[in-house]
Amino acid sequence: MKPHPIAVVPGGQAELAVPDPMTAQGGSACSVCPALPTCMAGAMGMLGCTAPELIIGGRRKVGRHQSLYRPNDVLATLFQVRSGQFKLVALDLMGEQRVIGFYMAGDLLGLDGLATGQHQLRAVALEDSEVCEISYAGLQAAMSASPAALRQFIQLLGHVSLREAATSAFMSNMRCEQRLGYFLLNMSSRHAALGYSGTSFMLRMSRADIGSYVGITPESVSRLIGRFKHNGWITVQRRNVGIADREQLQRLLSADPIPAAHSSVP
Amino acid sequence: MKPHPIAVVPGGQAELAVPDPMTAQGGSACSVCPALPTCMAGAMGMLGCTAPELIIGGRRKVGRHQSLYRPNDVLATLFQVRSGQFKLVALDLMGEQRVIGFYMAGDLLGLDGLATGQHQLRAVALEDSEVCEISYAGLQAAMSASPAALRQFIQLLGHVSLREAATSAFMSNMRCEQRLGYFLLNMSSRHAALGYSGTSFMLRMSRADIGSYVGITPESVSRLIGRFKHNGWITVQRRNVGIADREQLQRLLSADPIPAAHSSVP
DNA sequence: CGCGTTCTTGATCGGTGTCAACATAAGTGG
DNA sequence: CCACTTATGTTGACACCGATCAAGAACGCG
Repeated sequence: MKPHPIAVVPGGQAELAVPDPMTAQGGSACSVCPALPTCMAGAMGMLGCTAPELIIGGRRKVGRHQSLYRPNDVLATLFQVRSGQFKLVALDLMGEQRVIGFYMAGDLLGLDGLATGQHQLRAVALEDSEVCEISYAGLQAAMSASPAALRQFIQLLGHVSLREAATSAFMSNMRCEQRLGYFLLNMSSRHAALGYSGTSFMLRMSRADIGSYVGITPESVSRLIGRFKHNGWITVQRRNVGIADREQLQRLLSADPIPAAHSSVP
Repeated sequence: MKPHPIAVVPGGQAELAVPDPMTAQGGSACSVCPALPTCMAGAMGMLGCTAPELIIGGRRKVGRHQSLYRPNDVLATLFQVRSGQFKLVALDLMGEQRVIGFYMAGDLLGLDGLATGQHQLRAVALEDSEVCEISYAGLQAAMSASPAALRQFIQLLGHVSLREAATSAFMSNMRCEQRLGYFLLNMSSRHAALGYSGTSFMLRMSRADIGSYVGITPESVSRLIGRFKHNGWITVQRRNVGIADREQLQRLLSADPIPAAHSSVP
């Protein structure tokens, strides 16, 4: 996926070793967490929170197809994905379920509860997964105590907002081929960012979920995947995908879609 | 527009009288500001900021087609629209300009700078407009000093994020007819929320801007508007729109579009 | 092994983008 | 104030993408 001016990833950039509040609780240490490079809690702890154990709570396992949280659940903790994958589902105007995002290791979940203190969306595990709980009360305390922590979290929210705006603009204006290509490249780069292979990975979600996310029917997803495969751009076997010609996929995104807005640039 | 579980409006709900930091500066008082009911700065001031004048800065006039801020501008202040209207424009993957939102009196602008401290988008005035400047440094100080102010702002960001997610999901999955209907009803209710007529108002943006926003061509916008008019749902003369049959427009949004995601609800 | 779920593939049709021409308004300069 | 130019909006003809309905295939799970 080529660099995008407003496409960004959530989470901090803590690359250093972090204090390890989990070792005392019997769980495996944070230092071996695969999500460490993007762990917000770790970054927050480094930034002056005097009691990181107040922020980083326990772990929670979520089985496949189970909900991590549901609409109207009170927001007590945010969640950082430790392993596995989730989809975020919203009820649209007609009460239909629509997938609005996929989350993997290191991604932060639960921000939809910030507005009212109750979650507005549903987070569903696509496979057996595990999350770290981040006490929201503790986070608020940390933000009150440390301006650096406050800034860090505000910046994180800003990044999330920008990313949503970018995907929104993209999905509204691109044609199906481009949306699916964007999705595949996005999944690829996120896998790569976690240290896994960016050229060969497994899609944990169904074709229907993909279709709901990019705004097309499952049949079209299937057909487009078939076309990509036929063009030699990817290899596919069920949910296993291999990126065979990333350049062509990226070129696909650059084709002109719906005419852009008129530019008045004073 | 029928109530939406995750469609919300940004801004606080301060309905009470607010201290008036502007009177000392020669500008007209906040108490007569048409945007008062949704003024975040006022609400923040009420919530324990000891020095609201640190937050609420001066005013700024922006002429039609002029930019309030541009990408890479440093974020020094947020802006609350006092009069007039703005569009928010992003550069998408191909460097094309895409309209991602419209903002009118009471709406908050500049949040796209939170992520990096520099604005990522461009805010362009659709007509001669005026904004209130809200010092970001002052806002940060207020949040550090007052947990209530912190919570208020976090909630605001949460609301903005949810609204973006809602419109994103809607725009990706609905057909053109429904998107334009959504847009018109949205404009109508926002005008009404400001005390203006919700059944007769003027669109300040071009057809091209509308099309860019909802993801269709200007020709289709024109055609769809013509169809709505022919159906007796609206009256149109150039940019003047009247909502003639709101019920039919709302019904339009309830028609089933792209199939929803499969519901597994444990 | 049998059955439901998920995925693929095909035929058909409506919705929208595209290109073109034209109409009208807005802005500009004499 | 008018004539000119440009931006903006409307309308039409046509092609193509993608939804729809239907049937069949492949896998997962009991």
